[in-house]
Amino acid sequence: MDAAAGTKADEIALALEEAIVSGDLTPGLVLRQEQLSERFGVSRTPIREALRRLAALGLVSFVPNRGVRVRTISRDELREAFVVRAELESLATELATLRMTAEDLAALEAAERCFSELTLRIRGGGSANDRGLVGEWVRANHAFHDVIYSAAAAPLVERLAKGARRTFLGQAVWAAGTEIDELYERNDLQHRAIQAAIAARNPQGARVMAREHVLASGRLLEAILDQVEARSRPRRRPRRSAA
Amino acid sequence: MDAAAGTKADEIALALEEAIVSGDLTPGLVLRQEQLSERFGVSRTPIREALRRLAALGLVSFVPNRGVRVRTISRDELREAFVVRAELESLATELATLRMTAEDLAALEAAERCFSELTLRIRGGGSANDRGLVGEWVRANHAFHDVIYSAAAAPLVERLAKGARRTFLGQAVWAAGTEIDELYERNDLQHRAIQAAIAARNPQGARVMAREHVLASGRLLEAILDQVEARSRPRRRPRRSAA
DNA sequence: TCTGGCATACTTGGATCCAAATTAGCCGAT
DNA sequence: ATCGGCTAATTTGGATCCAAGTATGCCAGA
Repeated sequence: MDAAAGTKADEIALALEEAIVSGDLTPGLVLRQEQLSERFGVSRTPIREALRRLAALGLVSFVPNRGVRVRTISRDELREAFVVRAELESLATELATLRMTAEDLAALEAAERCFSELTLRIRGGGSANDRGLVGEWVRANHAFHDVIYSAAAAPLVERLAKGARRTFLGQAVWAAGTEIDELYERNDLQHRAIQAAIAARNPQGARVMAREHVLASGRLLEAILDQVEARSRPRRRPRRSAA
Repeated sequence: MDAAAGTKADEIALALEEAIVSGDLTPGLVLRQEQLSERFGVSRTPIREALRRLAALGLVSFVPNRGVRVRTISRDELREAFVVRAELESLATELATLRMTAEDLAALEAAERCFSELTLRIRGGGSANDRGLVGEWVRANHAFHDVIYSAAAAPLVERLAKGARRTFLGQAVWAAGTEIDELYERNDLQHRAIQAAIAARNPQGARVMAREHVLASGRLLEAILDQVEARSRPRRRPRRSAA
Protein backbone atom coordinates (compact mmCIF):
# COMPACT_ATOMS: atom_id res chain seq x y z
CA MET A 1 0.00 0.00 0.00
CA ASP A 2 2.82 2.33 0.82
CA ALA A 3 5.50 1.61 -1.75
CA ALA A 4 8.09 -0.94 -2.68
CA ALA A 5 6.72 -4.35 -3.46
CA GLY A 6 9.41 -5.42 -5.89
CA THR A 7 11.65 -7.15 -3.37
CA LYS A 8 10.91 -9.89 -0.89
CA ALA A 9 12.50 -7.96 1.91
CA ASP A 10 10.07 -5.10 1.45
CA GLU A 11 6.96 -7.18 1.26
CA ILE A 12 8.07 -9.17 4.29
CA ALA A 13 8.67 -5.93 6.14
CA LEU A 14 5.17 -4.79 5.22
CA ALA A 15 3.69 -8.09 6.32
CA LEU A 16 5.53 -8.01 9.65
CA GLU A 17 4.54 -4.41 10.16
CA GLU A 18 0.92 -5.33 9.61
CA ALA A 19 1.26 -8.29 11.94
CA ILE A 20 2.75 -6.11 14.64
CA VAL A 21 0.26 -3.25 14.51
CA SER A 22 -2.64 -5.67 14.30
CA GLY A 23 -1.43 -7.26 17.50
CA ASP A 24 -0.79 -10.57 15.83
CA LEU A 25 2.78 -10.41 17.05
CA THR A 26 2.55 -9.40 20.65
CA PRO A 27 5.01 -6.91 22.15
CA GLY A 28 8.05 -8.51 23.69
CA LEU A 29 7.96 -11.50 21.37
CA VAL A 30 11.37 -12.48 20.05
CA LEU A 31 11.56 -12.91 16.31
CA ARG A 32 13.82 -15.78 15.26
CA GLN A 33 15.25 -15.31 11.81
CA GLU A 34 15.11 -18.95 10.82
CA GLN A 35 11.57 -19.36 12.00
CA LEU A 36 10.49 -16.32 10.01
CA SER A 37 12.39 -17.56 6.98
CA GLU A 38 10.46 -20.81 6.89
CA ARG A 39 7.22 -18.98 7.64
CA PHE A 40 7.70 -16.80 4.57
CA GLY A 41 9.39 -19.47 2.49
CA VAL A 42 12.56 -17.50 1.86
CA SER A 43 16.10 -17.57 3.15
CA ARG A 44 17.34 -15.54 6.09
CA THR A 45 18.82 -12.80 3.95
CA PRO A 46 15.61 -10.92 3.07
CA ILE A 47 14.36 -11.55 6.59
CA ARG A 48 17.32 -9.75 8.05
CA GLU A 49 16.87 -6.81 5.72
CA ALA A 50 13.21 -6.59 6.64
CA LEU A 51 14.09 -6.63 10.32
CA ARG A 52 16.59 -3.83 9.76
CA ARG A 53 13.86 -1.76 8.25
CA LEU A 54 11.49 -2.44 11.11
CA ALA A 55 14.24 -1.54 13.55
CA ALA A 56 14.85 1.78 11.80
CA LEU A 57 11.13 2.39 11.94
CA GLY A 58 11.17 1.74 15.65
CA LEU A 59 8.77 -1.18 15.62
CA VAL A 60 11.26 -3.73 16.89
CA SER A 61 14.26 -3.39 19.14
CA PHE A 62 17.53 -4.72 17.88
CA VAL A 63 20.12 -6.14 20.26
CA PRO A 64 23.34 -6.88 18.34
CA ASN A 65 24.06 -10.52 18.89
CA ARG A 66 20.89 -11.48 20.65
CA GLY A 67 18.10 -11.05 18.16
CA VAL A 68 15.18 -8.70 17.75
CA ARG A 69 11.97 -8.47 19.67
CA VAL A 70 8.73 -6.65 19.10
CA ARG A 71 9.06 -3.37 20.87
CA THR A 72 7.30 -2.99 24.19
CA ILE A 73 6.11 0.52 24.85
CA SER A 74 6.02 2.04 28.30
CA ARG A 75 3.33 4.28 29.65
CA ASP A 76 5.53 7.31 29.22
CA GLU A 77 6.24 6.46 25.62
CA LEU A 78 2.55 6.01 24.99
CA ARG A 79 1.82 9.42 26.42
CA GLU A 80 4.56 11.00 24.38
CA ALA A 81 3.35 9.36 21.18
CA PHE A 82 -0.05 10.93 21.68
CA VAL A 83 1.40 14.35 22.38
CA VAL A 84 3.50 14.12 19.24
CA ARG A 85 0.59 12.95 17.17
CA ALA A 86 -1.55 15.75 18.54
CA GLU A 87 1.02 18.21 17.29
CA LEU A 88 1.34 16.60 13.89
CA GLU A 89 -2.40 16.17 13.55
CA SER A 90 -2.87 19.83 14.35
CA LEU A 91 -0.50 20.76 11.60
CA ALA A 92 -2.02 18.35 9.09
CA THR A 93 -5.51 19.58 9.83
CA GLU A 94 -4.53 23.21 9.47
CA LEU A 95 -2.83 22.51 6.16
CA ALA A 96 -5.76 20.41 5.00
CA THR A 97 -8.15 23.24 5.77
CA LEU A 98 -6.08 25.57 3.63
CA ARG A 99 -5.68 23.20 0.72
CA MET A 100 -8.87 21.15 0.80
CA THR A 101 -10.52 20.77 -2.57
CA ALA A 102 -14.16 19.99 -3.26
CA GLU A 103 -13.29 16.34 -3.89
CA ASP A 104 -11.36 16.14 -0.66
CA LEU A 105 -14.30 17.55 1.21
CA ALA A 106 -16.61 15.00 -0.36
CA ALA A 107 -14.19 12.22 0.57
CA LEU A 108 -14.02 13.53 4.13
CA GLU A 109 -17.77 13.60 4.35
CA ALA A 110 -18.00 10.06 3.00
CA ALA A 111 -15.38 8.83 5.48
CA GLU A 112 -17.24 10.50 8.32
CA ARG A 113 -20.52 8.95 7.24
CA CYS A 114 -18.92 5.53 7.11
CA PHE A 115 -17.36 6.06 10.50
CA SER A 116 -20.59 7.33 11.96
CA GLU A 117 -22.45 4.29 10.74
CA LEU A 118 -19.89 1.96 12.28
CA THR A 119 -20.21 3.85 15.54
CA LEU A 120 -23.98 3.42 15.49
CA ARG A 121 -23.68 -0.29 14.77
CA ILE A 122 -21.32 -0.78 17.66
CA ARG A 123 -23.32 1.22 20.14
CA GLY A 124 -26.72 0.07 18.96
CA GLY A 125 -26.03 -3.59 18.56
CA GLY A 126 -24.41 -3.82 21.94
CA SER A 127 -21.93 -6.13 20.24
CA ALA A 128 -19.06 -4.02 21.37
CA ASN A 129 -16.97 -7.03 22.11
CA ASP A 130 -17.11 -8.22 18.53
CA ARG A 131 -13.46 -8.10 17.62
CA GLY A 132 -14.09 -7.96 13.89
CA LEU A 133 -16.46 -5.05 14.20
CA VAL A 134 -14.04 -3.17 16.40
CA GLY A 135 -11.31 -3.73 13.84
CA GLU A 136 -13.56 -2.29 11.19
CA TRP A 137 -14.28 0.68 13.37
CA VAL A 138 -10.58 1.32 13.93
CA ARG A 139 -9.96 1.17 10.20
CA ALA A 140 -12.79 3.60 9.53
CA ASN A 141 -11.34 5.90 12.15
CA HIS A 142 -8.00 5.78 10.38
CA ALA A 143 -9.66 6.33 7.03
CA PHE A 144 -11.14 9.60 8.27
CA HIS A 145 -7.76 10.88 9.38
CA ASP A 146 -6.15 9.57 6.21
CA VAL A 147 -8.38 11.82 4.14
CA ILE A 148 -7.08 14.75 6.14
CA TYR A 149 -3.47 13.67 5.64
CA SER A 150 -4.07 13.29 1.95
CA ALA A 151 -5.70 16.70 1.64
CA ALA A 152 -2.88 18.30 3.60
CA ALA A 153 -0.56 17.35 0.73
CA ALA A 154 2.31 17.05 3.18
CA PRO A 155 4.05 13.69 2.74
CA LEU A 156 6.43 14.12 5.64
CA VAL A 157 3.67 15.08 8.04
CA GLU A 158 1.67 12.12 6.84
CA ARG A 159 4.56 9.74 7.29
CA LEU A 160 5.38 10.91 10.79
CA ALA A 161 1.77 11.08 11.92
CA LYS A 162 1.12 7.56 10.72
CA GLY A 163 4.30 6.46 12.44
CA ALA A 164 3.15 7.96 15.71
CA ARG A 165 -0.22 6.34 15.23
CA ARG A 166 1.37 2.95 14.69
CA THR A 167 3.21 3.33 17.96
CA PHE A 168 0.20 2.82 20.13
CA LEU A 169 -1.44 0.26 17.96
CA GLY A 170 -0.42 -3.32 18.42
CA GLN A 171 -0.76 -2.89 22.14
CA ALA A 172 -4.07 -4.64 21.72
CA VAL A 173 -5.67 -2.38 24.23
CA TRP A 174 -8.48 -1.00 22.16
CA ALA A 175 -10.23 -4.32 22.19
CA ALA A 176 -9.89 -4.43 25.95
CA GLY A 177 -11.80 -1.21 26.36
CA THR A 178 -14.58 -1.82 23.91
CA GLU A 179 -17.22 -1.59 26.55
CA ILE A 180 -16.53 2.10 26.91
CA ASP A 181 -19.32 3.75 24.98
CA GLU A 182 -17.91 7.17 25.66
CA LEU A 183 -15.04 6.42 23.33
CA TYR A 184 -17.20 5.79 20.32
CA GLU A 185 -19.64 8.58 20.88
CA ARG A 186 -17.07 11.26 21.53
CA ASN A 187 -14.88 10.24 18.64
CA ASP A 188 -17.78 10.63 16.29
CA LEU A 189 -18.74 14.02 17.69
CA GLN A 190 -15.20 15.30 17.46
CA HIS A 191 -14.83 14.09 13.92
CA ARG A 192 -17.96 15.99 12.97
CA ALA A 193 -16.64 19.11 14.64
CA ILE A 194 -13.33 18.85 12.81
CA GLN A 195 -15.10 18.27 9.53
CA ALA A 196 -17.32 21.28 10.12
CA ALA A 197 -14.36 23.53 10.89
CA ILE A 198 -12.57 22.36 7.78
CA ALA A 199 -15.64 22.90 5.65
CA ALA A 200 -15.99 26.39 7.12
CA ARG A 201 -12.40 27.11 6.13
CA ASN A 202 -11.41 27.83 9.68
CA PRO A 203 -7.83 26.59 9.93
CA GLN A 204 -7.17 27.67 13.50
CA GLY A 205 -10.42 26.22 14.74
CA ALA A 206 -9.80 22.96 12.94
CA ARG A 207 -6.30 22.89 14.38
CA VAL A 208 -7.31 23.20 18.01
CA MET A 209 -10.13 20.70 17.54
CA ALA A 210 -7.81 18.16 15.99
CA ARG A 211 -5.39 18.68 18.82
CA GLU A 212 -8.03 18.24 21.45
CA HIS A 213 -9.37 15.20 19.66
CA VAL A 214 -6.04 13.40 19.72
CA LEU A 215 -5.26 14.39 23.28
CA ALA A 216 -8.70 13.24 24.41
CA SER A 217 -8.13 9.90 22.69
CA GLY A 218 -4.84 9.61 24.49
CA ARG A 219 -6.37 10.34 27.87
CA LEU A 220 -9.10 7.84 27.22
CA LEU A 221 -6.64 5.16 26.18
CA GLU A 222 -4.71 5.75 29.36
CA ALA A 223 -7.87 5.41 31.37
CA ILE A 224 -8.62 2.15 29.60
CA LEU A 225 -5.14 0.93 30.35
CA ASP A 226 -5.52 1.82 34.00
CA GLN A 227 -8.75 -0.10 34.09
CA VAL A 228 -7.25 -3.13 32.37
CA GLU A 229 -4.28 -3.13 34.65
CA ALA A 230 -6.39 -2.73 37.73
CA ARG A 231 -8.41 -5.71 36.63
CA SER A 232 -5.47 -7.96 35.88
CA ARG A 233 -3.07 -6.88 38.60
CA PRO A 234 -4.84 -8.49 41.57
CA ARG A 235 -4.31 -11.89 40.01
CA ARG A 236 -1.10 -12.08 41.97
CA ARG A 237 -3.13 -11.87 45.16
CA PRO A 238 -5.95 -14.38 44.73
CA ARG A 239 -8.08 -12.99 47.54
CA ARG A 240 -10.73 -11.14 45.59
CA SER A 241 -13.90 -9.80 47.10
CA ALA A 242 -16.08 -11.39 44.47
CA ALA A 243 -15.31 -14.39 42.35
CA MET B 1 26.56 8.32 19.50
CA ASP B 2 23.04 7.17 19.00
CA ALA B 3 23.10 3.48 19.67
CA ALA B 4 24.15 0.19 18.15
CA ALA B 5 27.81 -0.10 17.33
CA GLY B 6 28.12 -3.82 17.78
CA THR B 7 27.51 -4.79 14.19
CA LYS B 8 29.26 -3.68 11.02
CA ALA B 9 25.96 -2.85 9.34
CA ASP B 10 25.12 -0.35 12.05
CA GLU B 11 28.44 1.41 12.08
CA ILE B 12 28.43 1.57 8.30
CA ALA B 13 24.95 3.04 8.42
CA LEU B 14 26.17 5.65 10.89
CA ALA B 15 29.17 6.46 8.73
CA LEU B 16 27.06 6.81 5.60
CA GLU B 17 24.55 8.92 7.46
CA GLU B 18 27.32 11.21 8.58
CA ALA B 19 28.72 11.34 5.06
CA ILE B 20 25.34 12.25 3.65
CA VAL B 21 24.41 14.98 6.10
CA SER B 22 27.88 16.46 5.91
CA GLY B 23 27.45 16.77 2.19
CA ASP B 24 30.30 14.40 1.48
CA LEU B 25 27.92 12.26 -0.55
CA THR B 26 26.04 14.68 -2.72
CA PRO B 27 22.31 14.27 -3.35
CA GLY B 28 21.50 12.22 -6.42
CA LEU B 29 24.66 10.18 -6.18
CA VAL B 30 24.12 6.49 -6.83
CA LEU B 31 25.61 4.20 -4.21
CA ARG B 32 27.04 1.02 -5.67
CA GLN B 33 27.07 -1.84 -3.20
CA GLU B 34 30.34 -3.35 -4.35
CA GLN B 35 32.13 -0.04 -4.33
CA LEU B 36 30.91 0.65 -0.80
CA SER B 37 31.93 -2.84 0.27
CA GLU B 38 35.52 -2.32 -0.78
CA ARG B 39 35.50 1.17 0.66
CA PHE B 40 34.57 -0.20 4.08
CA GLY B 41 36.47 -3.44 3.70
CA VAL B 42 33.49 -5.70 4.23
CA SER B 43 31.28 -7.84 2.05
CA ARG B 44 28.08 -6.63 0.46
CA THR B 45 25.85 -8.15 3.11
CA PRO B 46 26.33 -5.53 5.85
CA ILE B 47 26.30 -2.84 3.17
CA ARG B 48 22.86 -3.87 2.04
CA GLU B 49 21.55 -3.90 5.59
CA ALA B 50 22.96 -0.45 6.18
CA LEU B 51 21.32 0.81 3.02
CA ARG B 52 18.01 -0.65 4.14
CA ARG B 53 18.28 1.31 7.32
CA LEU B 54 19.09 4.52 5.52
CA ALA B 55 16.16 3.91 3.20
CA ALA B 56 13.81 3.46 6.15
CA LEU B 57 15.21 6.67 7.60
CA GLY B 58 14.46 8.41 4.33
CA LEU B 59 18.01 9.47 3.58
CA VAL B 60 18.33 7.43 0.41
CA SER B 61 15.76 6.35 -2.13
CA PHE B 62 15.56 2.70 -2.94
CA VAL B 63 14.54 1.52 -6.38
CA PRO B 64 14.10 -2.28 -6.36
CA ASN B 65 16.39 -3.60 -8.99
CA ARG B 66 18.20 -0.43 -9.84
CA GLY B 67 20.14 0.56 -6.77
CA VAL B 68 19.94 3.32 -4.22
CA ARG B 69 20.78 6.97 -4.54
CA VAL B 70 21.20 9.76 -2.05
CA ARG B 71 17.84 11.41 -1.77
CA THR B 72 17.35 14.68 -3.57
CA ILE B 73 14.98 17.00 -1.82
CA SER B 74 12.67 19.36 -3.64
CA ARG B 75 11.86 22.89 -2.59
CA ASP B 76 8.45 21.80 -1.35
CA GLU B 77 9.97 19.07 0.74
CA LEU B 78 12.44 21.52 2.21
CA ARG B 79 9.66 23.87 3.18
CA GLU B 80 7.66 21.05 4.70
CA ALA B 81 10.64 19.83 6.69
CA PHE B 82 10.99 23.24 8.27
CA VAL B 83 7.30 23.48 9.09
CA VAL B 84 7.45 20.06 10.72
CA ARG B 85 10.55 20.91 12.65
CA ALA B 86 9.00 24.16 13.79
CA GLU B 87 6.14 22.17 15.23
CA LEU B 88 8.37 19.62 16.91
CA GLU B 89 10.75 22.26 18.17
CA SER B 90 7.84 24.14 19.68
CA LEU B 91 6.78 21.05 21.52
CA ALA B 92 10.29 20.20 22.67
CA THR B 93 10.90 23.71 23.91
CA GLU B 94 7.64 23.82 25.83
CA LEU B 95 8.39 20.49 27.46
CA ALA B 96 11.95 21.56 28.20
CA THR B 97 10.70 24.69 29.91
CA LEU B 98 8.48 22.61 32.15
CA ARG B 99 11.12 20.02 32.99
CA MET B 100 14.35 21.96 32.87
CA THR B 101 16.63 21.34 35.83
CA ALA B 102 19.36 23.61 37.12
CA GLU B 103 22.00 21.52 35.37
CA ASP B 104 20.08 21.66 32.11
CA LEU B 105 19.89 25.41 32.39
CA ALA B 106 23.61 25.64 32.99
CA ALA B 107 24.24 23.42 29.99
CA LEU B 108 21.97 25.57 27.87
CA GLU B 109 23.79 28.68 28.96
CA ALA B 110 27.14 27.08 28.16
CA ALA B 111 25.95 26.01 24.73
CA GLU B 112 24.66 29.47 24.03
CA ARG B 113 27.93 31.03 25.10
CA CYS B 114 29.84 28.69 22.83
CA PHE B 115 27.51 29.43 19.98
CA SER B 116 27.71 33.13 20.58
CA GLU B 117 31.46 33.05 20.49
CA LEU B 118 31.48 31.17 17.20
CA THR B 119 29.08 33.73 15.79
CA LEU B 120 31.39 36.53 16.83
CA ARG B 121 34.39 34.81 15.30
CA ILE B 122 32.59 34.35 12.01
CA ARG B 123 31.25 37.87 11.84
CA GLY B 124 34.31 39.58 13.23
CA GLY B 125 36.95 37.71 11.33
CA GLY B 126 35.15 38.19 8.06
CA SER B 127 36.28 34.66 7.32
CA ALA B 128 32.75 33.63 6.63
CA ASN B 129 33.81 31.48 3.75
CA ASP B 130 35.97 29.31 5.95
CA ARG B 131 34.29 25.97 5.53
CA GLY B 132 35.72 24.50 8.70
CA LEU B 133 34.57 27.40 10.81
CA VAL B 134 31.11 27.24 9.32
CA GLY B 135 30.96 23.56 10.12
CA GLU B 136 31.88 24.31 13.69
CA TRP B 137 29.20 26.96 13.83
CA VAL B 138 26.58 24.53 12.53
CA ARG B 139 27.61 21.99 15.15
CA ALA B 140 27.39 24.56 17.91
CA ASN B 141 23.97 25.52 16.64
CA HIS B 142 22.89 21.90 16.86
CA ALA B 143 24.41 21.57 20.29
CA PHE B 144 22.20 24.36 21.57
CA HIS B 145 19.08 22.66 20.32
CA ASP B 146 20.30 19.31 21.54
CA VAL B 147 20.37 20.62 25.08
CA ILE B 148 16.73 21.53 24.68
CA TYR B 149 15.86 18.11 23.33
CA SER B 150 17.70 16.50 26.17
CA ALA B 151 15.95 18.61 28.77
CA ALA B 152 12.58 17.92 27.20
CA ALA B 153 13.06 14.26 28.15
CA ALA B 154 11.01 13.22 25.17
CA PRO B 155 12.89 10.62 23.14
CA LEU B 156 10.39 10.43 20.34
CA VAL B 157 10.26 14.17 19.88
CA GLU B 158 14.03 14.25 19.87
CA ARG B 159 14.27 11.49 17.30
CA LEU B 160 11.76 13.08 14.95
CA ALA B 161 13.13 16.58 15.33
CA LYS B 162 16.64 15.41 14.59
CA GLY B 163 15.30 13.50 11.63
CA ALA B 164 13.64 16.60 10.26
CA ARG B 165 16.83 18.55 10.87
CA ARG B 166 18.85 15.98 8.94
CA THR B 167 16.52 16.39 6.00
CA PHE B 168 17.77 19.80 5.02
CA LEU B 169 21.36 19.18 5.87
CA GLY B 170 23.49 17.60 3.22
CA GLN B 171 22.08 19.96 0.68
CA ALA B 172 25.34 21.84 1.09
CA VAL B 173 23.54 25.12 0.95
CA TRP B 174 24.63 26.59 4.22
CA ALA B 175 28.13 27.02 2.97
CA ALA B 176 26.79 28.73 -0.10
CA GLY B 177 25.13 31.39 1.99
CA THR B 178 27.87 32.10 4.41
CA GLU B 179 28.17 35.68 3.34
CA ILE B 180 24.78 36.41 4.81
CA ASP B 181 25.57 38.06 8.10
CA GLU B 182 21.94 38.33 8.98
CA LEU B 183 21.79 34.58 9.45
CA TYR B 184 24.41 34.48 12.15
CA GLU B 185 23.28 37.55 14.00
CA ARG B 186 19.62 36.68 14.10
CA ASN B 187 20.23 33.07 15.09
CA ASP B 188 22.20 34.23 18.09
CA LEU B 189 19.58 36.75 19.14
CA GLN B 190 16.80 34.22 18.84
CA HIS B 191 18.73 31.66 20.83
CA ARG B 192 19.16 34.18 23.61
CA ALA B 193 15.46 34.95 23.54
CA ILE B 194 14.55 31.29 23.75
CA GLN B 195 17.01 30.74 26.56
CA ALA B 196 15.58 33.69 28.47
CA ALA B 197 12.02 32.45 28.11
CA ILE B 198 13.04 29.01 29.30
CA ALA B 199 14.90 30.45 32.26
CA ALA B 200 11.85 32.55 33.10
CA ARG B 201 9.74 29.37 33.08
CA ASN B 202 7.49 30.74 30.40
CA PRO B 203 6.54 27.67 28.36
CA GLN B 204 4.16 29.39 25.96
CA GLY B 205 6.58 32.20 25.27
CA ALA B 206 9.42 29.78 24.71
CA ARG B 207 7.20 27.78 22.42
CA VAL B 208 6.28 30.60 20.10
CA MET B 209 9.86 31.85 20.05
CA ALA B 210 11.18 28.44 19.12
CA ARG B 211 8.57 28.19 16.43
CA GLU B 212 9.44 31.56 15.01
CA HIS B 213 13.13 30.77 15.19
CA VAL B 214 12.81 27.65 13.08
CA LEU B 215 10.44 29.23 10.60
CA ALA B 216 12.76 32.20 10.22
CA SER B 217 15.67 29.86 9.57
CA GLY B 218 13.58 28.14 6.94
CA ARG B 219 12.70 31.38 5.23
CA LEU B 220 16.32 32.44 5.26
CA LEU B 221 17.49 29.15 3.83
CA GLU B 222 14.98 29.51 1.04
CA ALA B 223 16.22 33.00 0.33
CA ILE B 224 19.76 31.68 0.17
CA LEU B 225 18.67 28.96 -2.19
CA ASP B 226 16.93 31.50 -4.41
CA GLN B 227 20.09 33.53 -4.46
CA VAL B 228 22.28 30.55 -5.29
CA GLU B 229 19.97 29.41 -8.01
CA ALA B 230 19.71 32.88 -9.49
CA ARG B 231 23.47 33.01 -9.62
CA SER B 232 23.94 29.64 -11.28
CA ARG B 233 20.89 29.50 -13.51
CA PRO B 234 21.93 32.18 -16.07
CA ARG B 235 24.87 30.03 -17.05
CA ARG B 236 22.62 28.50 -19.65
CA ARG B 237 22.10 31.91 -21.23
CA PRO B 238 25.55 33.46 -21.40
CA ARG B 239 24.32 36.95 -22.28
CA ARG B 240 24.70 38.64 -18.94
CA SER B 241 24.50 42.39 -18.43
CA ALA B 242 27.76 42.52 -16.57
CA ALA B 243 30.63 40.11 -16.79
C1' DT C 1 20.93 -28.54 47.71
C1' DC C 2 22.82 -24.70 45.74
C1' DT C 3 26.46 -22.37 43.28
C1' DG C 4 30.20 -21.80 39.99
C1' DG C 5 32.55 -23.15 35.99
C1' DC C 6 32.91 -25.58 31.67
C1' DA C 7 31.30 -27.84 27.40
C1' DT C 8 27.78 -27.99 23.94
C1' DA C 9 23.96 -26.40 21.18
C1' DC C 10 21.80 -22.58 19.07
C1' DT C 11 21.42 -18.15 16.96
C1' DT C 12 23.14 -14.28 14.76
C1' DG C 13 26.72 -11.74 11.71
C1' DG C 14 29.37 -11.80 7.64
C1' DA C 15 31.25 -13.89 3.28
C1' DT C 16 30.68 -16.20 -0.80
C1' DC C 17 27.99 -18.02 -4.52
C1' DC C 18 24.23 -18.20 -7.91
C1' DA C 19 20.12 -16.38 -10.32
C1' DA C 20 17.37 -12.64 -12.08
C1' DA C 21 16.89 -8.14 -13.77
C1' DT C 22 18.52 -4.04 -15.83
C1' DT C 23 21.62 -1.45 -18.63
C1' DA C 24 24.85 -0.83 -22.29
C1' DG C 25 26.68 -1.93 -26.58
C1' DC C 26 26.26 -3.86 -31.15
C1' DC C 27 24.34 -5.22 -35.37
C1' DG C 28 20.98 -5.20 -38.95
C1' DA C 29 17.01 -3.22 -41.28
C1' DT C 30 14.52 0.57 -43.12
C1' DA D 1 21.80 7.88 -40.67
C1' DT D 2 18.52 6.45 -37.34
C1' DC D 3 15.66 3.31 -35.06
C1' DG D 4 14.58 -1.28 -33.34
C1' DG D 5 15.84 -5.53 -31.48
C1' DC D 6 19.24 -8.71 -29.71
C1' DT D 7 23.19 -10.14 -26.98
C1' DA D 8 26.59 -9.39 -23.35
C1' DA D 9 28.21 -7.13 -19.16
C1' DT D 10 27.13 -5.10 -14.89
C1' DT D 11 24.47 -4.91 -10.77
C1' DT D 12 21.19 -6.22 -7.53
C1' DG D 13 18.40 -9.91 -4.92
C1' DG D 14 18.43 -14.21 -2.65
C1' DA D 15 20.54 -18.67 -1.00
C1' DT D 16 23.97 -21.07 1.18
C1' DC D 17 28.04 -21.50 3.98
C1' DC D 18 31.25 -20.44 7.73
C1' DA D 19 32.70 -17.96 11.93
C1' DA D 20 31.72 -15.70 16.20
C1' DG D 21 29.02 -14.77 20.04
C1' DT D 22 25.36 -16.11 23.37
C1' DA D 23 22.54 -19.11 25.97
C1' DT D 24 21.60 -23.66 27.83
C1' DG D 25 22.65 -27.57 30.44
C1' DC D 26 25.65 -30.57 32.86
C1' DC D 27 28.91 -31.70 36.34
C1' DA D 28 31.93 -30.87 40.24
C1' DG D 29 32.54 -28.79 44.58
C1' DA D 30 31.14 -26.60 48.74
